Formats: sequence, structure tokens, C-alpha cells
Amino acid sequence: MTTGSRGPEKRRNSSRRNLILEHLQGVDRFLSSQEIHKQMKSRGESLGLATVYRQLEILVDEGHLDSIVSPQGEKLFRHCGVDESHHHHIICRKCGMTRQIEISEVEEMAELAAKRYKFTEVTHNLEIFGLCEKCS
Amino acid sequence: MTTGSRGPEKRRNSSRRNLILEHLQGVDRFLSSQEIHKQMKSRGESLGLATVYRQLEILVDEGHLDSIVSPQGEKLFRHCGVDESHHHHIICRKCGMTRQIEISEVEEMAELAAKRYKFTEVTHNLEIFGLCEKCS
DNA sequence: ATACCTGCAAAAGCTTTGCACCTAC
DNA sequence: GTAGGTGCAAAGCTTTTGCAGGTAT
Repeated sequence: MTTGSRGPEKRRNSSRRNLILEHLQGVDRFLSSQEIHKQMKSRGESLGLATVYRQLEILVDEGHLDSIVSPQGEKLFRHCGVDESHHHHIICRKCGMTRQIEISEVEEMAELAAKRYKFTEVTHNLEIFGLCEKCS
Repeated sequence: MTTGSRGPEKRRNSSRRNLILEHLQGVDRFLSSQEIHKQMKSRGESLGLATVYRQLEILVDEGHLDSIVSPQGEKLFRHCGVDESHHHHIICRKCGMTRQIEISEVEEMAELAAKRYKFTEVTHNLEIFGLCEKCS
């Protein structure tokens, strides 16, 4: 959303990147880099933590992953369809289950606020946290 | 926003807490704990970094400060009036200048999404980032 | 006098970087 | 063969914790 792909980087096919994306496609919640690494290790994969960080960044850049920052400041990742439009999430703060939601009004209101206060190059983030049906 | 004050904690009058709040009341932007500590030190105050962290937590809990997490995962703080209703901000990503904004529709839509997906105890956060008039 | 407040230093996390080696192209 | 990918270890950061001494009540 902010920068997008930054320049014509030559990316090779990377076995680890594929594995990470594949792993995340089987998960329906936001995971931290550390969790992803731990899960994949205990699954038997051989890969380093640094690689996880590096490839997650690329996957976000390519639009394969959504990324948010948790209220604790940890970066969290989740798979999402490529070239979907900007969207938001409602996230269970207990089990982490996530639903994608569309709130088109948010986009309009962000634009409006930007115009009123003469801000340009506006981005925004909106995440809704709560307890899902199972957890409440 | 999430927990609120957690229990009847006996808090003494703390000189450092008062100093920190006073300092922040003279600033119109979100600052990190580290920045707050640095500014106050260079101003001649004598206080430790750990104290800054501890008192900031209390000040947020008491409703004297707003707290957000930057896109980089750093916790940021800013003074706000006590018992003001929930509100949002538009923040200059260059100079940090901040305006408080009211977007009542967001509250309604969060409720709506919660109802649709059967979530309870819902909270949300929305922050808008951009470049202010001076910085763009 | 008690229990919270402080500062310092150490420790704990998360994330990034340097480097030598490996591999896709 | 070249440039990106990978793992490991080290380093950088922010934030938390332990502890001895200080201070409000």
C-alpha cells in the first residue's frame, strides 16, 4: 500500500519462499514471523529465521500476503488472494481467527479527512478485534 | 481501549509521572518512549528509561494519553483530554504532526461487521497516515 | 513502617545484517 | 559464471525485569 514493489528486482525462484507461502495458505489467521518459523521447523522443514523474515517481506511486496501490526507491535502475516483490492479484517483476539471484510466507506472517509486537513499520499489501516462465536 | 484500568491499584503521586504528562502536553505529535526519554533528558530532567516506560503505561491506563502502534511496530504516545470519546487521528508520516478526527461511521460499521460475523466485545483501531501541507 | 516509585544494569524479545556457501538462471 | 538465495551467528533495537535504595502516605 505504501511503496509497492520498489524497482525491478530480479527474483529467482526460491524454494523457501514457495514453502512459506504454501504453509500460510493452509492457515486462516495472522501469524508472526517467529510463529511461522517455529511451525515450519516442527513440521520438519529446514529453514533459517532470517530467511523467513526476508521472504515474508518479499511476499508482502508481491501482494501474496497481508501484513498488519498487532497491538503489541509484532508484525503479523496472512495469505490473501493476489490483486484483491484493499480490504480490512475482523480478528478474534483469542483464537486469531480472521475474516476479511469490505468497508468501502472507510476509503471515502480517509480521503475526506485528507482533503480537509490538506494531507496527501494518504494511507490508512483499520483492524477490528473482538471475540468470535466460538471464543465468546 | 481494550482493558481499561485493571483493578484498584494504589498509585502514589509520582513526580516523574507528572513531569512526563506535562512534557507531552506541550507536544502535538505522537512520540515513542525513547524519544520522550531523550527529549526530557536533554531538557535537563533526571529520569530513567524504565520509569518512562512504566509511567507511560499508567498514563494510558488512566486515559491521559492516546497510544498507537506505528507501522514499524513502535508504540507511540500523545496527550489527549480525559474522558473524550473514542476518536481517530490523521498523522503526517514525515513530521509527525497529528490532527484528531471524528469519524462516527467507523464505529457503526465496526458494530455491523461484528454482528454479521457474530463477534462480541469488539474494539477497533483506525489511523490515517499521509503527508501534511508543509511536508508534501 | 509499608508499599509504591526510581534508576541502573541486565535480560529478553523481535528483527536486521555480515559473511561464506549454495543454487537458479 | 553471476547474482540472488540461505543459514548461522552476531549485532541492533525496543521493551521488560531484578534489585537496592528512595519516598509518599
